[in-house]
Amino acid sequence: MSELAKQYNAQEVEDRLYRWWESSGMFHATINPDKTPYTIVIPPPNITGILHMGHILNNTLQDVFIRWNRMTGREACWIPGTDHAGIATQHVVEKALLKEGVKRKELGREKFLERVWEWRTQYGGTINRQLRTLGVSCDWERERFTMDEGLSNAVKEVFVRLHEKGLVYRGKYIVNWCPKDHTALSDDEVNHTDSNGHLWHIRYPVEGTDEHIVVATTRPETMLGDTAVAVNPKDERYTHLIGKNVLLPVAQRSIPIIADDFVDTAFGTGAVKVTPAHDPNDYQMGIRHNLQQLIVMDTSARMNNNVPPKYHGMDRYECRRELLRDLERSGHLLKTEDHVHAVGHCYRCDTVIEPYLSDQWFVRMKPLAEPALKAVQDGRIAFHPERFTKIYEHWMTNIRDWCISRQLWWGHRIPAWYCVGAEHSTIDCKEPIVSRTAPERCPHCGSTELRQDGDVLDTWFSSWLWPFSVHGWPEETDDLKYFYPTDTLVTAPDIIFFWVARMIMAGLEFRGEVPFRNVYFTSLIRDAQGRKMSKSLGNSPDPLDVIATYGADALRFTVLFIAPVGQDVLYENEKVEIGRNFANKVWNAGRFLMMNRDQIPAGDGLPIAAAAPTELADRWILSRFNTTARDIAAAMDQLRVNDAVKLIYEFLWKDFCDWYVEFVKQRIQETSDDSLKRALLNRALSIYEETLKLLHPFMPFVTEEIYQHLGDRRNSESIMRAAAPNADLSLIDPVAEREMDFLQEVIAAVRQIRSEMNIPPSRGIDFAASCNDYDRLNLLEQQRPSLVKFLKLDSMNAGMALPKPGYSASAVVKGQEIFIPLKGIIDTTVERERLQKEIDRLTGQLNGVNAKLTNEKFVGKAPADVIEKERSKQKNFEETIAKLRNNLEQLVD
RNA sequence: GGACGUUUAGCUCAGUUGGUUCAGAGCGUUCGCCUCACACGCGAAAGGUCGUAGGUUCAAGUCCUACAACGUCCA
Repeated sequence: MSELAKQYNAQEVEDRLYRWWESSGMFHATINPDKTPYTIVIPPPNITGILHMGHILNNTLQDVFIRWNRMTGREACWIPGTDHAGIATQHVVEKALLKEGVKRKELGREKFLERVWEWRTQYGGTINRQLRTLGVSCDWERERFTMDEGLSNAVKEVFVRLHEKGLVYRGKYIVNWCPKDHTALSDDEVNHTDSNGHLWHIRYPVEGTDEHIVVATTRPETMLGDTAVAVNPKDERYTHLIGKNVLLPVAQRSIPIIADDFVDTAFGTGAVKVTPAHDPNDYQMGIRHNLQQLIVMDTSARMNNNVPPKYHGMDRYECRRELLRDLERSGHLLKTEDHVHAVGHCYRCDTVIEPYLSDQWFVRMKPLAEPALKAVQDGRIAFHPERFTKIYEHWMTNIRDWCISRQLWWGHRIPAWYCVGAEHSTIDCKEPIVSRTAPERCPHCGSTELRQDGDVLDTWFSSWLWPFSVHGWPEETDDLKYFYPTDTLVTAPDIIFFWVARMIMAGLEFRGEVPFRNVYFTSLIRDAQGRKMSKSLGNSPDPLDVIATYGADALRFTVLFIAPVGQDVLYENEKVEIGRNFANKVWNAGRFLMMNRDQIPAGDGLPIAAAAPTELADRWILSRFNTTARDIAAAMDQLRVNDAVKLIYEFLWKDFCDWYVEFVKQRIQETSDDSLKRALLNRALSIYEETLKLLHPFMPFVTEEIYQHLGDRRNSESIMRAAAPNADLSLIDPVAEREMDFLQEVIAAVRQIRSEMNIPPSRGIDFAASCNDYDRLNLLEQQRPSLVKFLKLDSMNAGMALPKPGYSASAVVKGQEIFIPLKGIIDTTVERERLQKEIDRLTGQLNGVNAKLTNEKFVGKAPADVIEKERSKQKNFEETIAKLRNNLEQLVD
């Protein structure tokens, strides 16, 4: 074994190990009928993305699940990939081209798409390269991209099938339109934020009368597209006006006053303007009353030719200002109120969304949602934390149709064609021709003049197929049969509707099976002040920097350690010290044990575990280890990763290092028998090695590095392919744990005395124990060498009912009195305070117990075992207090 | 406006089916230690009427109701 550094150096280790793992195929899964598969599909990051802290948490969790299941005997397959991210990618490439002075439209569709593909080849793998530094064990040989040929086929197939079932349709509807990106968005892609606006009251003169009707609006510019004014039929203020017309100011058009239940009499004036082409509610009203749909803006939200010439070409806000001025001048603007209202913004560019009437493709969601809702309600899919089930249910029961067409170039082209053969066209020729392959002629008129729909599909229309499209669906591939459905989906809760819900629908619709069994919703990472991380705030640390500073293991471990289930994480770089320090602790424990083992001259060692250990420390650590192994397995079973991490941390640091290694130290110093030493160290090392296996999914690098040093791994065995320890429940030993508890308490009591009496650690002390229990006495005698070492004792005297030595500090542990004679050192004031404090504490406890036991209702109603416990507590408290009092009284200055 | 979540030590959080010496951990703070694995360490200590007000119960951090503050989603 080569000399190990005093401090663990992640930088020196991580890249090297990752290259070894990847190049030796350690991440690759193969179809193995003897094993149960365990599959995760990665939430494919955007090709435009770079790694941020959210990815770190998300992918660490996935890697933990994958590594854990790989080590517990499953054929674990984690499929990585990327998402083509329609709008984002198109933007990025457009921007890059503009720097060269090239405009997208001038370049043309085909040339532009070539450039996007080039860009993708060059930059699209950034995140996946960065992810490797985190140590993720993705099966890179199975990497996919949502625009790959296979995945494109899946998209086409789905579109055609849904169209055949009548679930995909095309029509002119009001959609959310982004005037900057020039595309429609789905309802989920709109963020509503409250903003301070105004409510303008505008007077519309009623024709043929002297009356006016006043409407209130937050978007006055749309009045140029008004085709009615509506009031509630029950509203007596306006009944006499229903059926009359008003003269729309400025536009000078005559429009009717209609009655509709939808109008809220309490809002504004109780009369509303109706703009069917620019508002979703007005659109519905327009359908009910057969109103004209007058579009007054173009796709950039500039006013078009349907408005008076003065406003042609004006931006919507410029028009608003100008219009309000004109209305004011003409006396039609009655008043202006401050008004807070929710305004929709584009989720990509934050531009204010304009409701816009246009031809789009939609998916009818209700029939898909019903089985998907059921799958979660009946438990075939479990959400973690469970409360997301409610959010899901609410959305699924109020689901609306999904607008899937996007006016972009980059994406899956809609597989629909239109007949443009003018002379042959029939009525049916107006219907789009939906087809897996380009049709040669119009099925109605036979024309060969066909034009493909210019739009592409929403990126999520490919993402929702991801769990099976990655395996080559619609082909019935072997991978598909073996690895589908997947097991656990790890994702952020903000895409529960975008992605999770839709994947469930697609899985059930196209595979007849749920796409995954568990959904783990991750926490949101915030900064130390609880703010969201964002580029503009500059509070988003670069994970690559963090990894370079602290190591990937440290970051992984820390993020898991501080991420409670279902709650936000407050992150700051300094916290990564938790993980770094722990990695170093692990490293040094191994370093110490190996250094000692290697100092022993070679020889025939005793077999490590030839016989069941009889020493307390050994029985105890095996008990603790197997308890920990059991509890970690249970935690992982329930996806409670945070619990698992804390269990391993606690075991390794406290039980193993603080206590067990200290016992080992004492024991190897005690003996000069090399073979005994070797046996001791080998046992310690074998427990240590098993512990490394438990830790490996969380800290893959440091565990692998030590694992390689631990033994002769000449077959290039990796810890990541080792079997996770199976808890041996027969080694869980409550007697050993109770005995060790007692010893630890004795040691703690003496250490406390040392500390409070300011006795330097280097100074030896005497120790006396006056027992009232032979077992405890025997235990102390048995452990005499350990006590001497742990407490730096000059002498130790233990016996039944010993008299208290003079000038002693004292303590009572489990009824046994402990004395530390401190003639000339003892500060009786400090000791008095110490004893009094303990007496007060116990008296408080005793009072509580007494109150219970003298309460007839408690004694009458509580279960017998609870009462029995209280009685024995009472007895113990009383006895201990008596001893403490006695010691206090005997204390002489 | 509706739904959900959170509220426990200075900070960040555990605390499962009500009852174990139950009021805990990590960080921070204070004190003592460079003890022959680790100062990224070791030992010790201080610090909380468990958001507020009621209720159920022999017994409430834990269950119920109302309220408050903060947060998230939906409208």
